[in-house]
Amino acid sequence: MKISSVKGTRDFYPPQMAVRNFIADGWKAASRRCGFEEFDGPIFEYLQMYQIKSGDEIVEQLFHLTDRGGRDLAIRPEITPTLARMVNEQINALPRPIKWFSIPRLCRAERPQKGRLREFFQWNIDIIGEESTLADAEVIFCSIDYLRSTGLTPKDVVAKISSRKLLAALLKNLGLAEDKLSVLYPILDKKAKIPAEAFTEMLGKEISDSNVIHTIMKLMDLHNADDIAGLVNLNEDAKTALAQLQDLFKTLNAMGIGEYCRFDMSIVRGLAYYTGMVFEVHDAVGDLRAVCGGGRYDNLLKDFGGPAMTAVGMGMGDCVLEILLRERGILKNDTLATKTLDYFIAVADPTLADKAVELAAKIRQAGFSCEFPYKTGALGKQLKQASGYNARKTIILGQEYIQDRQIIIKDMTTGQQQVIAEQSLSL
RNA sequence: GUGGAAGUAGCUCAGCUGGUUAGAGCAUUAGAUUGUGGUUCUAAGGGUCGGGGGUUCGAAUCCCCUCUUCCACCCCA
Repeated sequence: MKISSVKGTRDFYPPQMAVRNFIADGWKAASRRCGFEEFDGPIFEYLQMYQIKSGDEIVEQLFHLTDRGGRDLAIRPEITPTLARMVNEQINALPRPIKWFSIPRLCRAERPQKGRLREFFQWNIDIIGEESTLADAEVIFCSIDYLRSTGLTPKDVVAKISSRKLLAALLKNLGLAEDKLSVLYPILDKKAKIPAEAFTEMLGKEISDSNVIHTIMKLMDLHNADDIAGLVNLNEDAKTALAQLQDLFKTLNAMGIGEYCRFDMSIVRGLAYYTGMVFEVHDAVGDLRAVCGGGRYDNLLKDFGGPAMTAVGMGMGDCVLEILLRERGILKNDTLATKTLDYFIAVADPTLADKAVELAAKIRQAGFSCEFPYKTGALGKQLKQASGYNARKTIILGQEYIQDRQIIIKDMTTGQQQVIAEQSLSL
């Protein structure tokens, strides 16, 4: 009986695995450049861990299971709770700030669609225990630093940055109650994602004063922080938040990524737990969903039974990123080698087949990659095989070896070849 | 969870309003090529036409169900 793959999952054949590695290697390199340490946790946790922070809705999208001891478990849909758990467990021993990254494999039982599957990889970076905006800047920088390293320019991607703290202060100044804010965030988050009428309608259900709605609409369109004062009076909280944002942009400019960054009040993030800076990186031309998103969250460790400690983090999934990299021509089909060799050994005389095996083993022992043909057919065919394997050099064993113990070394890029004594092969 | 479109060789697809043994290109393997690769030429293998049921003398083609994929919603940790 033939069994197919599960809905929303991917098989990574060597060419796809090469793409996945290309992405993950870039993530790791950027993380390390910016001083993050790698961590990982188990692929499943207690179901309860994911119920703490969120309601039943999220639990419905969990792959959950019961083990033989009757424990309710869930495959991780994100790694942040695991991070919080792990950090809490050793909070007193860990030097601060804690700068960790991870590339977890995650599962969510959602309806698969463009840029979203049921199993995927997500690069996470977090800085825990650092209050200054330098930490916010570092997280944004690292995200952009990666994207920039792939060849994406400010014309391709833009980091839209705002502040929950600023937004909260402004909304309160418009006369909205504190407990109304958490209802408004998910709605405001949709500003750019749904039609204008639908957005106004949703707002109208929560806010009766049409003047307030009008002001909020204008506010959400702001891309220049200086214009805020023209719309809403700035109270102390708003001034503080604004100053922090300006501080952040100053740092981002000093870091040389100012061109990638833009203030954008419409960035809210749907999640309740953000408390400060929020940002998303978007495809500048297309209409893909966000490439990555993140922000500052102050209460997460506490929610998981730890001390109150501020943190700032970012998550970037592999699906949307891959689509973007393909659209920009950075990733093309079959351009990534699935196999490369330092040496391939070709055998021009069948009696030397054993010698090829022996030599290959020696070359491998010296730390180089090497293969030999399992069937010693025509030399042309063996060279074809060497090409297919992306061998840098091919060693040809033939008459020269039988007569004088000499081998031919052919450079597969230039096609040039030289005859040398076997002993002088430098390994 | 809702709506729309599509599933034919490993991949991209053709196959007319139902009519012999379902095709092409690419890929794979073999040969041209028993001492020189990435090009070329020749040949071969590879299909229960996504699966199940129905209509019919006859179904890849028409109808129903189901699975999967893509797109738009919902949601987004």
